[in-house]
Amino acid sequence: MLTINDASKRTNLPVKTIRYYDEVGLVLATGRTPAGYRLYDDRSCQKLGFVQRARQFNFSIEECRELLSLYEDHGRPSRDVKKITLSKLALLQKQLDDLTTLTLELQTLANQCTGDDRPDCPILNAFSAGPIDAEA
Amino acid sequence: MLTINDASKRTNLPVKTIRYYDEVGLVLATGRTPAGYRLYDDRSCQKLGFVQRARQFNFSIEECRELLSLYEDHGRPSRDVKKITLSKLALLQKQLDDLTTLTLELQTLANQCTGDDRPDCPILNAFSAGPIDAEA
DNA sequence: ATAAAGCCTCCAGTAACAGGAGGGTCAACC
DNA sequence: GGTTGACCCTCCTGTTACTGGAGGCTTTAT
Repeated sequence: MLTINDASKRTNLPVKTIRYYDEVGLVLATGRTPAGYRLYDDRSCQKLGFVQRARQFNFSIEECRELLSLYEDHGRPSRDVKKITLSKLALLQKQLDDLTTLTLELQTLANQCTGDDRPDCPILNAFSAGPIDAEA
Repeated sequence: MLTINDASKRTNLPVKTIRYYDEVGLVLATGRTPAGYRLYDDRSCQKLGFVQRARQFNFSIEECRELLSLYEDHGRPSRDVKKITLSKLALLQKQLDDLTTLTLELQTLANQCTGDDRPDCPILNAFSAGPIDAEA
């Protein structure tokens, strides 16, 4: 059995985060010492690692909870997991598109800006005027 | 002079948001009626629009505050604005890279997943095992 | 014996609002 | 003149996923 600190080292998750996951019931501590210290076993650490990677994939805590239950129940069809993943993927794609547009527009503005001592600035002008035409 | 509702309609910002901007001192109401109703003039609406567009570019409230002060001070060199914009651009670029990687990895996993009744699922396997090799 | 490190719980704060309660105000209509 | 409905106000809470800190045990090492 590992202390929370050991579990932290093994998973590279901050102690605070592990405690938080316990608190919200996402990954419960395996047990407690008589003094009340949290204890974690291999299985718990595995789950912590699972959550960590899912979080890196932008899955929310609630989505992690769902995935974890699928993960734990080995009888569940992979269809369920794929469905969640695909809907998540669609969201990511949207974010990606938005961010790309944003970056392009801002880049266009930065290029147009002389960046010298003069007060005139296309960036501020664009902000005060309206949507940007990235063709220039 | 416009009521907050009129300003909302003109800028397409929610009333709640305009009130919030007033509260945090980002865009103050021009004045108040004897009854305490917020009033906005053209200039305020212009600033609201400015903030709205800057926010669409992922500038935080504090960054908006900074941009707004540059915007208001017509003597400030465009160098300042460009500097802020370029650093923002670098952040966006990083976000974009991360998101792209994320999407590719998840897409790879979804493709590998049969999505049928069998419990075996490459997505869950990947989550529980570690980083994904997108070559497969 | 004591000091350092580690653990606990509880509280506050983060970003940028959204939702709602409770209550005042204003214009129109009968 | 009263009433309805739309609009306005402030204040409080909740959101997400933690992070930081206070105050106070427990364990380990010297």
